[in-house]
Amino acid sequence: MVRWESGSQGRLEQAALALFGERGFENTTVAEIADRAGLTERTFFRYFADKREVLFLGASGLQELLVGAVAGAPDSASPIDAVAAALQAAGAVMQERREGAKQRHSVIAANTELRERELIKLATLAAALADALRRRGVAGPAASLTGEAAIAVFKVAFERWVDESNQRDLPQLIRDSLDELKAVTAGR
Amino acid sequence: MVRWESGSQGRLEQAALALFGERGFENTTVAEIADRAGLTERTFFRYFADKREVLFLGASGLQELLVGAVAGAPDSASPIDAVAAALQAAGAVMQERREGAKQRHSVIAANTELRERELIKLATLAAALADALRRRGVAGPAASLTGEAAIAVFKVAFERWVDESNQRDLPQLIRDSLDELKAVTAGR
DNA sequence: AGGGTCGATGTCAGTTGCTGTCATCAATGT
DNA sequence: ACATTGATGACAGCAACTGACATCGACCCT
Repeated sequence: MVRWESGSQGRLEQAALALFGERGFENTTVAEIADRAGLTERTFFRYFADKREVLFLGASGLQELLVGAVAGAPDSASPIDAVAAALQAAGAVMQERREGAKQRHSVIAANTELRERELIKLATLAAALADALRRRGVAGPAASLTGEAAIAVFKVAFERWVDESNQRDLPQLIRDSLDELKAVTAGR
Repeated sequence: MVRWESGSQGRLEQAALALFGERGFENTTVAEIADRAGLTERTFFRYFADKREVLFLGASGLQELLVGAVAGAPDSASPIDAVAAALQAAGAVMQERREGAKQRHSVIAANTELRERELIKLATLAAALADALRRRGVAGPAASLTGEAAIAVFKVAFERWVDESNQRDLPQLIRDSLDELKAVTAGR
């Protein structure tokens, strides 16, 4: 018999998600989250740097997926095609965890602090994409702009995905949004 | 004779900027800021919603400038041209307050919490630009993407402006960055 | 088997950001 | 003079977060 149940981090994540959904982020105390997980407030902060971070456990995995897809794109692919392929891969993954993604997004959308945290995660993704492009020989500014453009496309597509009672799936919405960005920057 | 010196908000802003520059954001206490301004911690929070907000006093003015420029662009201008004109106007203003802008940026760049706050301000700007475009009859998704693209261009140009010991001024860098975005999205 | 080390957790005290509430006091109007 | 108002001070309190140290089961070594 073990002294502690295993999977403390996962239990904290589940408890937080449930409580945030019930009472909202601001009306939930870290001590309450820890209680529901059978742990202590102090232990929560050993797993998560702060109260918000508990909602972003999957962020690093998503980043690796995107960066890997850019690195793995054929040498002949243009920068925009390489990130487009990466977005497709990420979109397909999220299309699976559909319910979880929407629940998480509704919690985040309801609170400004959480939106801040999401934005810096996305900015970090943009920087990681730009780095991956530079490793493919893309010049600095072009790499940065392509990374930012990719995140912009993803944001808009994701928003449409959760808003519209969707006929289209996320990868399709990503393709459509990228096409719109191309049209718009072309001056149409 | 007055009981209180006037301009409390401005004095708090100056005190905060100075202290953040000396010891950094995290090593500065709100009570210390208030002390230097000859006020109380409680009064600080009457002027600013939180400790970070003191660095973003000018944000609303910038937003009005951008939105006004989009609204004032000729009817014949395409969405991308309208936001390009707005960015030019904003860039010209910042080119004036050059020293202050760089000092402020170096404080923000040194701290993650402050970068979060900056990102949400920029996201709000993007949304405001998108709204202004919709008022010009631009379709929803195209408006959102144009707003996001504009902010991406501004971010990249601004970063170059503060990094490079600049031969080019900010409006020029904005033009260059926009051109690069157009090239990149065109698949080059 | 017994003892020692290690890693995850608990306990506790303290700092700081932030808020609610009420008191104070100068300026202003009547 | 007197009431009103608006900016500020004073104070108490909560919750997020941190540092330091204690605890205890699991595992290893002999």
